[in-house]
Amino acid sequence: MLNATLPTDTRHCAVSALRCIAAEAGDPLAKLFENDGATAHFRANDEIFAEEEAADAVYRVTEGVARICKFTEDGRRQIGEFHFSGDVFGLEYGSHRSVCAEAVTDCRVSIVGRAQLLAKARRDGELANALWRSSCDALHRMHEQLFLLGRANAADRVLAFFHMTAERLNSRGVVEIPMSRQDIADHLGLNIETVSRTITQLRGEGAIRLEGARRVCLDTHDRLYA
Amino acid sequence: MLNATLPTDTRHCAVSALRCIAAEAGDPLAKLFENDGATAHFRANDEIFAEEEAADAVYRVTEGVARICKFTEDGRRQIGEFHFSGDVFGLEYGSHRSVCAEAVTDCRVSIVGRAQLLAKARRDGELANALWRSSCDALHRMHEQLFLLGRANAADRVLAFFHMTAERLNSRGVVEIPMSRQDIADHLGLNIETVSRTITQLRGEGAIRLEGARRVCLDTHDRLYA
DNA sequence: CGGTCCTTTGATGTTAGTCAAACGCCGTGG
DNA sequence: CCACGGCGTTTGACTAACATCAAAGGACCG
Repeated sequence: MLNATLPTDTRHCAVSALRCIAAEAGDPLAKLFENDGATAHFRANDEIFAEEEAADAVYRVTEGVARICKFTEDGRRQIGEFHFSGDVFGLEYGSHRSVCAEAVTDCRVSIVGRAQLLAKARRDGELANALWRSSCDALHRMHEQLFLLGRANAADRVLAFFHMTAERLNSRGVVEIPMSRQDIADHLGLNIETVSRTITQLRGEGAIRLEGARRVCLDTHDRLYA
Repeated sequence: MLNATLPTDTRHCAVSALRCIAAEAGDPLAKLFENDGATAHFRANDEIFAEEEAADAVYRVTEGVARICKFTEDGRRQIGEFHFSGDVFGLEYGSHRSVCAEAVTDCRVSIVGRAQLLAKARRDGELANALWRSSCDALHRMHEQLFLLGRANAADRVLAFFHMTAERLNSRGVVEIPMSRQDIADHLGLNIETVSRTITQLRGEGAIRLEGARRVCLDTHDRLYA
């Protein structure tokens, strides 16, 4: 669904709509992006920004999914996080990118200048607060992620990933997973074969059901996943 | 050294002194803690705050080292990050703690109320900015950490850990590691035996030298570690 | 000197990684 | 319509890395 060509009008999917309501209710970050942001489109797997390049812009996902990653010279990849509709990403304290960003699905993002954002934040306490909140949320998710990578086995990682994705997409029950097995593997610190095998195993245990490779039915309140 | 009983006067070690200079130069967070903060002491391994409890205070390490961790009910622990002199920690967006904090060494912390800090940040753009910077730094380190846990083998993790610790303690060359093997293991997603064995192996390869279990000499510019 | 705690080492087990190939879905073109 | 090729996913056989279980050093303190 998100992989399909984007609609040409400005309607949003259910999740985006929820975020927009929040924005109308006064989220200054959302407002800033909607008023001053330039819109850009990226096709699936396009690079949004690269590691080491100047970090002079900040992004907000309008539609689709983006990933933040780091590479080694031998091609290994770690996906630090995925960003969904309404998420702000690409704001760094340093002047150059320490990570790169890519489109997971076709997606649409809103872009504002970093200097502009920071200058506004310095004058506007509410905006700075929202900025800080966004980092805080990310930090919170990172702690969960660290826990997964450090202490959980493959089954727990995959199951937790499905549940977290369901939550972030506001779709409890049945989730349309927007990312490939390779993306999941690189996010969970596993390899693609292990992810696939683990999904098969979870299916055998009845923890999940599949409707095609990308559509997962979750057995809610099943087992701990954090 | 940091494990020894704390001096009773107000002198700081070299690292703290550097941080203090930064503070005098105008770090509003440091100033706030120095002016309005209440001082508290914790003995090594004391709990500073627990998971789930109300997150109504924010902390800044004055001396010593603290760790942020999460537990499973079966006792497994993941240390998300260590905090050194000058680091602010314990600021959460939600009202309750999603992690717990403990003292690694005997340490001294400065404490301010969360509500007070946030109220000030809302009025003071510079303070909000500093707050955001602190989260940003943490986020940056978390990305490195995620990469380590997801994609690096035991040797790379341990070596990277030593180098990062050296950097954060401002001691290139010889580092006094303040934490136990168990702490290192729980931070790197390894077990204690693997950490010990890996250190032995690195010593054999000449990547590090040991002067006692806690003092490590690093072969600077040796191998990639991030 | 004996105890405790932390660290190291050894032997063995388990999990996930690697290498290789087959499957399934889909779009293209004969 | 069906054969072909490409791509993402799954499965299989085997290997490597780390975990687990167990015990022996080694430093520190009473």
